Amino acid sequence: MLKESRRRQILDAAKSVFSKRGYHAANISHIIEACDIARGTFYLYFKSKREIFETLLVDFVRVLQDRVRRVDETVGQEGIAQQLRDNVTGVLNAFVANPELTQIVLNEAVGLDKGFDEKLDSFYGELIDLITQSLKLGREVGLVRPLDTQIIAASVLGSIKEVVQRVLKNRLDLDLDLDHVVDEVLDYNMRALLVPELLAGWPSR
Amino acid sequence: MLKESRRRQILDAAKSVFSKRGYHAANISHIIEACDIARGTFYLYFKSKREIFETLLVDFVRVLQDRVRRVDETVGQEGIAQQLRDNVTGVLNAFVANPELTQIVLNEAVGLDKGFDEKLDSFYGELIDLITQSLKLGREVGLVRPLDTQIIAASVLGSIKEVVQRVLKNRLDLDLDLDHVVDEVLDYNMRALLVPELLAGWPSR
Amino acid sequence: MLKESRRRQILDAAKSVFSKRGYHAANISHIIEACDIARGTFYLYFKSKREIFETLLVDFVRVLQDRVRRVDETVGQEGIAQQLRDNVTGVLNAFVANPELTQIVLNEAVGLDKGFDEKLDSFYGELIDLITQSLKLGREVGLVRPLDTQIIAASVLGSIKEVVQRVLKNRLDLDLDLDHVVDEVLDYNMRALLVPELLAGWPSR
Amino acid sequence: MLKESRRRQILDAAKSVFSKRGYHAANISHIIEACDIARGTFYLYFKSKREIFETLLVDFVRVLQDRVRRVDETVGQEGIAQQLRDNVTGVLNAFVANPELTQIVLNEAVGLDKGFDEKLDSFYGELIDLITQSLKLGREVGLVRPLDTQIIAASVLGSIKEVVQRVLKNRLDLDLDLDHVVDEVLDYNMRALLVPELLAGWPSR
DNA sequence: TATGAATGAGTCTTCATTCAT
DNA sequence: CATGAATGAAGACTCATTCAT
Repeated sequence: MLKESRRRQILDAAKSVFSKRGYHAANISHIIEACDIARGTFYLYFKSKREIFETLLVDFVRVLQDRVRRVDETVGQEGIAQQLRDNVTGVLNAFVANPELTQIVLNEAVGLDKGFDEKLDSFYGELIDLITQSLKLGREVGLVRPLDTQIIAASVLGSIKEVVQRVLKNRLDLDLDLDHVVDEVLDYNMRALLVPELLAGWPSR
Repeated sequence: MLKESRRRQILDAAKSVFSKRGYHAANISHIIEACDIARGTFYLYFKSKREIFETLLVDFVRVLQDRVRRVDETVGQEGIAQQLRDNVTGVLNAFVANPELTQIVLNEAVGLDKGFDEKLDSFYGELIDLITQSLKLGREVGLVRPLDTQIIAASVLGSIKEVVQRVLKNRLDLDLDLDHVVDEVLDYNMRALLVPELLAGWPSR
Repeated sequence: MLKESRRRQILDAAKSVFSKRGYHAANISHIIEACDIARGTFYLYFKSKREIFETLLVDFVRVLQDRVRRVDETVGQEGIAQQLRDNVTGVLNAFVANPELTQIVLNEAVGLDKGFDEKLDSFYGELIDLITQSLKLGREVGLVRPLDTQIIAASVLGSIKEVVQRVLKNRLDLDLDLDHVVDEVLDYNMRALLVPELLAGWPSR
Repeated sequence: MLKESRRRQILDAAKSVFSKRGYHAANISHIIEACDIARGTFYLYFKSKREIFETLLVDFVRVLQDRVRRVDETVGQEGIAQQLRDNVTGVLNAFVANPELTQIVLNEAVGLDKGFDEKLDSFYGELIDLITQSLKLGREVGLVRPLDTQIIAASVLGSIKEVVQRVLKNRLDLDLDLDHVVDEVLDYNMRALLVPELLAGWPSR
């Protein structure tokens, strides 16, 4: 459908503008110039600057959530470890595949309407909850060492977010060898989380 | 000096306003109401909204940098471990001691002038460099296991930042038992970073 | 003719929309939604929002003017009285029969293009002239008491307009017993206008 | 106070602009040009276009209400007649003394927010109530003939409004001999309202 | 130094109208 | 004839900054 492709065109332009300039510094003017449409046309597809921003994020958050699966505890240690690994890899890949949106999600926080900030907040809240649950599960099946699951869930999330952010900012002198990054971050977290007995057999890198 | 105290008064008001509302939603009006001065008076002490914001951050960054000391490698393993520990503890304490500024530093990123964003960027860049150096040093003296110092430096920073952020947002169900938080995060990082031999004797928590 | 019926359809929708929301608050969108046609189709039949509004009013004004007949002075006092009566009744009935257009005609005045306001103005001007002429005639044949025909013509018109307006707004607690309303208003005006001798035999209500 | 006089200045300009062009056609630009101030200055004194319009009207309505006094029935027929007369004269004078605001009050009706229209509505509602009460009182003390007070109250109001409107529009060929106008309209209404016995002695004009 | 009234560039949003299909 | 996506001029409102007192 034509209307849908026009909508996409605007969304793409907006995505680029928002991540380049941030929500506040981004103007409708920037967006419509970026996709070469008239001012009115924009409002044919989105009813406000805020709405298109939210659309962008909600879509992205959905992508992220699809990448994170609740761990199935019935499949043995190896399986669980693999699932944890997959979750982290999944999120990281989604981030790297959407550098522009990631830029937005990771950076923006305060300043939009309260309602909006809360939305982002609750997204991260859910992410942390998921990690917390995974850690608890890991503990129960004897994979994860004793730790404060809530606090460490935040650490795990943060250790990934920050790396992603630096990769995207090209502040990391790596030729975007993503596998290497994933390996390093996973290794870092596995060592931090697993019980010593398991780590014994863990390959030193 | 009277002038200096007036300046402080404005800075304090601005600090509170900025962290409560974020840079963009904060108006000069909010600031001058908060410290009960006239509009014109504000511009007697700061030449723009941006300038006072920057002043605030530069000051805070200085505080943070004072808390992070380059590790002295000549003092033996124990000493080095303690220094790493002190560095992490120091940053974390500084964050928690300045919740308002931390809120700003951690949240805001894109959207101000390019120049400003770069300033924040370079602050974090330096922080990462410092951590990277510490890790390298740790490796040389046999404290730290083999790892990609650049990537892991980001992870270390992130694992701390995120926890701080959640503590400040009261999203963490702890009665602000800061020591516990510090212990957990340090433990997490020590296990992630140190060579296995050292970890052997590491007390399980 | 098909074209004509489509035109009517649009006019009807517009009439309803305009009277419900007033000229300014009414959008082309409202009108085309009301008659379920495409945007462009509207402009096939009317060249602007203003034009359709004017068409509506001109049509209505014609209806009103048809109800008001110049009084035939040759038919004796009784006949003349009856004609006056008929005129007033006629206008009032036309108003009540077209509540939507009446709402517009009575309420809107300033704000459209100058040209339009003048058109409405001149309509009322003609109405007043007609009443003025009727009053003069009434005076000549001894039916109407001495009075300033111009001023009183306005009063007569106003005394009717206001009642109509309140009837339409349902601000009048009558079950739309229109005959009663007509009687009251006519009685009011007859007493105000006729020579005392005639009023002597006028039935007290 | 300076601020107060600036406020007045803006109110005056707005009054003129609104009555010349109507609420919708009037722009903030028109108003600020009319009193030669900057755009922002306007918003220093009024928080929206609607607010200043409302201020204008509320003030005027207050003036009008001050001119209309509830009739004191204890003072005898002559006194009551005089009071009715005073009320009508009062309102009419207020109208003529404020031609610009009157233009607005009499013409505008539909199109602003619902809330606003209701405000105007209720003002006229109160006016009608007042007249209705006066008529009832007149009936009780034997001054006013039998009539439907609600309907006729509207007629009385309308007979005045319309005349005022035409006077203000200079559509009435009188050299603004206001006394004459008042006399005519009062005469018209007295004849329409009073009991025949009282009218007997009423001077023919 | 302090004041606060004034400024005006900048931004979002609406909607009557056009035109390619 | 009909469609409906596209247009862009216009208008309300904000807020950092200035400046006369």
